[in-house]
Amino acid sequence: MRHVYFPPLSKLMPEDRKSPEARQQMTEIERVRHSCAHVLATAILRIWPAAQFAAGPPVENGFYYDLELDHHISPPDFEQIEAEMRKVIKENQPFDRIVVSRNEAFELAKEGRLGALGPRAVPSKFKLDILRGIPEDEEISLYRNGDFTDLCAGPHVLRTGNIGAFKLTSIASAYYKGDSNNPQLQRVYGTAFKTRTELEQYFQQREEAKKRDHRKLGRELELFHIDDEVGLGLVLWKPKGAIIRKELQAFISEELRKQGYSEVFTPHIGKLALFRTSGHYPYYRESQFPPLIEPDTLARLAEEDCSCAELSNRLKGGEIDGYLLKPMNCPMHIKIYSSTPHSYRDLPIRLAEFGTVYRWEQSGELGGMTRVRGFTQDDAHIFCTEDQVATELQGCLELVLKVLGTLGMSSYRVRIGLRDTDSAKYVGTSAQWHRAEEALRETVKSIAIPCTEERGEAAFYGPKIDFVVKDVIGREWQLGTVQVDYNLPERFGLSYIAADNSPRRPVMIHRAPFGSLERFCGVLIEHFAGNFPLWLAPEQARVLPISARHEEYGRSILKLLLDRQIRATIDESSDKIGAKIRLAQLEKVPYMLVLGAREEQTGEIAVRSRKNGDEGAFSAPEFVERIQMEVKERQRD
RNA sequence: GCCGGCAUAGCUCAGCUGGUAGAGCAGCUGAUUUGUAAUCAGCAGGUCAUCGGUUCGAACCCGAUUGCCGGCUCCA
Repeated sequence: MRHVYFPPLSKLMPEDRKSPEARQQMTEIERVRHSCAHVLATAILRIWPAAQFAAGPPVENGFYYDLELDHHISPPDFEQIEAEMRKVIKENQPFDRIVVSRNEAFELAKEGRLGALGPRAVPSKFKLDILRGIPEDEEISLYRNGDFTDLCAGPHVLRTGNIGAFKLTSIASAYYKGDSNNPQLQRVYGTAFKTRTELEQYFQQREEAKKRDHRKLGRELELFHIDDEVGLGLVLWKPKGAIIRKELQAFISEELRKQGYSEVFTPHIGKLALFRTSGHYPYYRESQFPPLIEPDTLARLAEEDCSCAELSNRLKGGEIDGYLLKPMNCPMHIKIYSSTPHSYRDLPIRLAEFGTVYRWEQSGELGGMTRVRGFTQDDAHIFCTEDQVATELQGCLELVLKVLGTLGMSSYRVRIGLRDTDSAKYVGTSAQWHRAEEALRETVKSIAIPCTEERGEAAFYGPKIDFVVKDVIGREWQLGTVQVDYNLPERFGLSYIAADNSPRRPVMIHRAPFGSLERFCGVLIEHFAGNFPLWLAPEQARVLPISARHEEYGRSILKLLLDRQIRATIDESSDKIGAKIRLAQLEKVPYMLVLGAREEQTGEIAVRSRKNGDEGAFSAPEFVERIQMEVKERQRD
């Protein structure tokens, strides 16, 4: 069963935003958490009366409250705050809803009484600002518990005593209203449940989740390494990780052949001019590695005493040229397309490449394999006629679904990323965007995938359909993506000859079922908790001789497996069998082959699986056939 | 990039209010030859992230830098 979850409210289209009526439908647990945020504010004000509060909503798994305060709240403060919160809960204060006029609300805010225990010398500045943003026709309500009054649409539980169990979890910073031009506030995170048992369960689950963090498993299972000296966000795939990556690539390549793609290879760098044409440079210059300048040009500039700012300007203005580490593969594929004339009979042309691209991501955002500066996309670009767009889009979506299905990844959501019409960072005309958006909507409708439309999530050249999954900490990552593009064909002047012998503009589709191999692999490690299905497992079987006397027989079995292309090793340490099994189990090897006197005599193999333990004796051919089948069908366990 | 926290052996962590480092696992050596999640013993391993400061004396206090973690912003 597919499990659909919902996107953050902030990204949804305006028509999906919660109306005051919809807010009343907040679930019980959300009310508990929202109420707990008010209790948090009450407690903080009792300790630091000057705190200025902004917003304090319930979120998935908990709640937070943003506040401004000279004192930097840190985890050691939690104990004191929690003790005060417990008092507020014990006081069992009723939550009273008070409807006020706009004027009354403004007066209270000016007296510093909103998000406060009483009048203060300083106005409640954030509340004042929030008030200004409330539509004229909307009712303004306050909620009061004890001395604490807050501007709040509600709803709440009846009394503070209804909050069963809570805990503050972390402190972070956040820009007011999520805008980096606004002041940074302190955000105190917490969680609350109806009962203590549920709270404890939640923390237990979180502990479990941490164990499958791909950064931890990646190190323990020796899959990848990120080295300071190599550079931030640059992944080194170790031998075992490389096997997984190669198997994934082989899987995709197989599907691509079935769907009529052609594989190509293109270089990692290209002239700046190419990316000027595509629009990547200079519009996305701040998210790319700086251009590489030819040695002669550099020498000349040095003689001229050219400053960095000047250099940047001249690069931008096109006065001097250079090379760019490619941030995307599309311009290269476009050049392959345009290198020969095309007839409508040739289309669609589907060019695929595992292309490595480089992007200058902000340092604070880098981490593990999910956010990196160099990554390999399972990229492809389809050049087709307007009439073929729908069919091609459908093929792309089917490919993504096939990939996710094979790996058993069922917990994802689908979003249509639209441009933010207020932003200037997109290329192309409104008409082009409109056509592309309609094409995507139609396709999604035709295969009946539930999805949400979100503003500001488009690529700069066109809207897209993204498959978004969550990692173990609950963060969302975009994996597979399918994008329609009327813009780049225009910018590069692409054409094909139509049936009536007139030149026509092809449409481009960009798509990547994995997104990037790095990110996908990171998510996959967590999805399987390191227990990769046989076809992906770096080590598929390990031969475990019971004693040195059986090593020779063990080696003969090992040779048999290796000859059959099964990734196997033998454990010839002097450990007892229990220890060898434990080690193999911890290293998550799918099959352990225990070989002793009995097996040597009968010529059999005692099979122990990672999942089910001892499975009894098999003949060697029987076992080989079984696991070859398991690999071939890409079975999951 | 911004805010906050953290940084001790390959890994997981001890190290009281300042007196210049310790364990388990992994590694190496030897003994052991073992029947489904840990055989025993010995050895080795650290400029306590880096640099600077305070101090008679710094893993511990202060500052800067780097990296990691959690958020925010950004994300073609």
